[in-house]
Amino acid sequence: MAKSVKKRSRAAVIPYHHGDLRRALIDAALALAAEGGPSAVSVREAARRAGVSPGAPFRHFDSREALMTAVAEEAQQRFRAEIDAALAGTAAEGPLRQLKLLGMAYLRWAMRNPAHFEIISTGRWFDHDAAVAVSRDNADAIALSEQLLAQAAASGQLRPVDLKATQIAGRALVYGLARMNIDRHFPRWGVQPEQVERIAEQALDVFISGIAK
Amino acid sequence: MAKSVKKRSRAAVIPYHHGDLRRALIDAALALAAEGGPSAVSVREAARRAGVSPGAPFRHFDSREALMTAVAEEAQQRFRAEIDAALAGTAAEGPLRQLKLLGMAYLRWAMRNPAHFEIISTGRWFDHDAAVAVSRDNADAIALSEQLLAQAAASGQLRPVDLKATQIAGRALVYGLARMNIDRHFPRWGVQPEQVERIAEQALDVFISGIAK
DNA sequence: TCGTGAATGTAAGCATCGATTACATAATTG
DNA sequence: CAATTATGTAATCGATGCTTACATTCACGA
Repeated sequence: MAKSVKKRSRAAVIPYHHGDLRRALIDAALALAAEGGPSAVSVREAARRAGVSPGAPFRHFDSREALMTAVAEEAQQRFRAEIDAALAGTAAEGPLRQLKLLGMAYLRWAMRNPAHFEIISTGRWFDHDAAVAVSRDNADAIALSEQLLAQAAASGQLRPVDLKATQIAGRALVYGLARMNIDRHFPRWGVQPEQVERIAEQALDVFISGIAK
Repeated sequence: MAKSVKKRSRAAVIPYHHGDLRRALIDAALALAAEGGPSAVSVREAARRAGVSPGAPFRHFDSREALMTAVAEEAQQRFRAEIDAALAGTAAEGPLRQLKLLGMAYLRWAMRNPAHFEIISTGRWFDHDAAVAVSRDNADAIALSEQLLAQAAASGQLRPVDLKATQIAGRALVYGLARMNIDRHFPRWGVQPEQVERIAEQALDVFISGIAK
């Protein structure tokens, strides 16, 4: 019983079975994406990093896209956790302040995890229909922003604006900033990396003060 | 003299030399991108469409990236032409109106040529340093928006805003809308294709009226 | 006019990648 | 302990980017 365990734990004996190859492949893919962008993720390289043959991953993922789908779900979970944490217990601060906190948490994560954000936000890298959690979390975030905007309007904190158009504009602003970061618009435009988050915050302030009464 | 010409024009005689393979490859690549996105562009398929061997393109482009760079320059030229046309002779309409016209022309082209817009806007698909025209046109557009914003401020049409932050917010808004279209956020969110441009215009209006006095 | 060098194409082949198939080994379970 | 299932390897396929060696055509000057 303990014998077989001892045998494998002995020095550099590589067990035929990996243990948790699925998890290792997702982690390797996340690392590859972080290093060279989503396109740098290859099944073979992930297998290489997990110390396994090129065909092994296909026992756990039917295709490269299936691996990316799992990666997207993992990334989306981390993304959502950060946003939830930022908004926890802030209800008393008012909807406009919460809207800004939501935007800042969103941007903060997107700026610091550009490749992972790109994977979940584009849908080009994974099967959107298969990754139900991604869609759900996204819908939740959108619904939350709608709610906060409606609250702000109901409590008379907004100038007379079209709520729907305003919500889309806000989403587009935040998404645009995240995308500009991914697409290297900021360095090309002379913005230092450490300034990016601050500049994004200022842009968000411009928008919010533009709709606030 | 005319003999050789006649010989080749006769029926289905394929000349050894293409005539303008470079041009044909760029056109094929543009078509491939439009059909399946930038990642659908392959050197071999472009060669296939031009009726030429897989190695031939490398006489004109050192790499796939070099082909994409030429594609980007072509696309950027079309993009800029559309914007210039939209702004021609509109100086009398005032800076804020021109700002909106600029944004709408930008969005219009981006929405109708998503793949080509993605190529020029991301820099992941081509060598940004080699495509000087792309950088220059982009810088011009940015400079123009700065100018218009400064004019609006100087003539007292703006609320008291941070001009730099406002300009970045405006860019991010427009870029975000274009990107949401590319990344299929709109259909996923139940927005009909024919409504996209109208919704984008409304979002732009929200922003501009938010900064206007 | 011609012939020679440059330009431009073909053919064949390399490495990498995603993916499949047949087979081998370990883990689990009755 | 035996048999079934899960999970790995090995070998292979077709597509791709890219290179090299060779073939053909074009353009220009003697």
